[in-house]
Amino acid sequence: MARKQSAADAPLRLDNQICFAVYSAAHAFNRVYKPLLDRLGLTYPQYLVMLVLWERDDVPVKDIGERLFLDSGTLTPLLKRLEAAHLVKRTRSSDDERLVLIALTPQGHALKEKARAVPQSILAASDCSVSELVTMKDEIVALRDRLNAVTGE
Amino acid sequence: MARKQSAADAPLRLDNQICFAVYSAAHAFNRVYKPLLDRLGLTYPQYLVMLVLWERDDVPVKDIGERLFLDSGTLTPLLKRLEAAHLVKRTRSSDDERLVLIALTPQGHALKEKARAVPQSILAASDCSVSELVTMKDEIVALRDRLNAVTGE
DNA sequence: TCACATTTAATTGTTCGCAATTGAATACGC
DNA sequence: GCGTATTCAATTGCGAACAATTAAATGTGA
Repeated sequence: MARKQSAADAPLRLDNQICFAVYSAAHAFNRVYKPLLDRLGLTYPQYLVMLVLWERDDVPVKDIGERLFLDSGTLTPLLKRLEAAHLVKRTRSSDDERLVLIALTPQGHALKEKARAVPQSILAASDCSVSELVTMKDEIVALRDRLNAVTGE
Repeated sequence: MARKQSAADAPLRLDNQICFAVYSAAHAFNRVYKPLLDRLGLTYPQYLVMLVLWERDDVPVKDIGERLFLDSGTLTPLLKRLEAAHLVKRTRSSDDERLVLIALTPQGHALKEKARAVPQSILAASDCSVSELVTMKDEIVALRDRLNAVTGE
């Protein structure tokens, strides 16, 4: 019984787990982003929120949450920190008082220009062609969506 | 100038970011794992630590950290919780008193049998062939390692 | 040998991430 | 129109994740 590791254990080996690959890759990205985002005064999740708002602002918290798969327990304090940093303004909708609309401040809009340098630095760190990255991204998104389908979106 | 979105903004669009694909996939995995791991009384990072220990225990905290890319700030409290759950024992090495060796308790060893059901449930949720998953995993690991090389391992 | 650097865990403080609950506003069903 | 259900954000509590610091043990060089 040659046991490089018992064959029955293969499914439990760390190096065979795609989830660990994804989990550790996410952390690796975070570490690359950290120094770049420090210059913008943002954390990575805050950067994601800003990406959403740079596409379209004056949107309810819920919309941001659906886009990023985050809930109000995460977003409420994060958005308060962005407000404290004068990057966004939070106002109750007059149409529907349940909604809190998130709008960019002038500083929030302006930060977009400084942020343009970030994606190219990440691309360089990836040490990979754009087309390869696009292919991988699409595969990962497809996997993510299949996983989300199981847990009920 | 048809602007589906200004072309200059493409690098900043959320849907073009591979890092967000990875980030959101990691969360999606977490949500699938949650109910499975609840039955084992583990969180996902705790499960990763147990995977490492099921391969080989009686190892220092540092070894676990290198395997999972986590530091003592994360692992120390996590391991204390595993100890409180009677799954591991933490003892100072007599050879080198700086080291804290992590060993499985009998309950910790026994939990491995209950854990064998987990990977197949994940595979089912992935709705994907094993070979496709292996290919994706290898690509993601390669990307992760290139990113880690940039930040100095 | 003895000063000094390195290694290792632990600690502290800040920020996510999420489950569960709360409370207010709105929608709906009859 | 009125009671009930639903929607939405905020809150609370717990467990990561990591930077920065601390403290103890070990290794190294002169």
